[in-house]
Amino acid sequence: MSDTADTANPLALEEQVCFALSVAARSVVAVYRPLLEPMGLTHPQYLVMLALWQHAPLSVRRISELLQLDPGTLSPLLKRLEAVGYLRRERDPGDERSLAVTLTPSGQALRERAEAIPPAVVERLGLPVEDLRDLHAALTRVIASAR
Amino acid sequence: MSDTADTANPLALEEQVCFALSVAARSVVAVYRPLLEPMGLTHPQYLVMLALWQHAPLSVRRISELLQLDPGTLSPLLKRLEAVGYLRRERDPGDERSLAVTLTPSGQALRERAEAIPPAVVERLGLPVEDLRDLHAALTRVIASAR
DNA sequence: CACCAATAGTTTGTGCCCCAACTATAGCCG
DNA sequence: CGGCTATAGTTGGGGCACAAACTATTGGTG
Repeated sequence: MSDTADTANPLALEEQVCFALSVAARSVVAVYRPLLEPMGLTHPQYLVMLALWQHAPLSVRRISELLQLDPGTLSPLLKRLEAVGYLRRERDPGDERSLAVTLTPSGQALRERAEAIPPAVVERLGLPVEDLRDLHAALTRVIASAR
Repeated sequence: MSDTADTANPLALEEQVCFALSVAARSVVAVYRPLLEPMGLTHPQYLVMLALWQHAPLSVRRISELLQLDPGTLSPLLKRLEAVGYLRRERDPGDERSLAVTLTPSGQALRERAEAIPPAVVERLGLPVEDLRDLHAALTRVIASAR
């Protein structure tokens, strides 16, 4: 069985958009990793913090919609963020089924340090900002098409 | 604490390329899921099979380079693919440290069914093929920049 | 009021992902 | 030859992702 690489091969690894998407996502998250690590955050946790800095208080349901993540994924993740003291999880008095996730002062304060992250990532990637904007628009179209 | 959404907010969720990248990757993998499930494959397993259909035999090291995945991730994944009978893992006689991963007849045969996958995904996404090609090119640039 | 369906979170199981520590083989070099 | 270092793969730990089963509250509707 010799190497069957072929420019017209529809199963060629190099041509798979989904492969490129997966690798790109993991690669870019890897760029964030050393920047987030000193703040004690993983990338998914950072996304939750972004959502909270923008919209707190939020229910698990609402975070799940904003980040398009399963509540079953968020539940333990939020507990870890509570354990390190960045947020609080309390039942909503108006609806005891729902959780009101709010920021602690410590979580609130973290926002200032986080402001250094996006420019550091852009700088580290070294890509023209307008390329990134185009990419963002293309990804948004893909996300809309995939649902 | 009111909603602080702001079009000039550099920490706004909507503006994060990395967020879009993560969501897009998960969304597109979700499109593959029902197509791969009847073949008994997850998306990462499918990528390994693509690599093997194209280049078998391969060492773990080589698969790791092709897919940009950690050997520690691949090791159990390959064992699962061996368990379902799609591949074999044997030590390379020429270098006993190395593993020669080869396809079984069953794994080889799976390729034909897999040929239906890419067109089905493209059809399901409903995006112009040239948009996908542009996206692929943009992602390739991002991957190169991130390393 | 009592039941019943819907909704919000949690838990469990399987698999992926990275990292760090470990084992084993290989290759080099005195 | 004997030991050193490099390389290939495995293992274990922490965390993410999704699906399915489960608990608890809520809001009808008879």
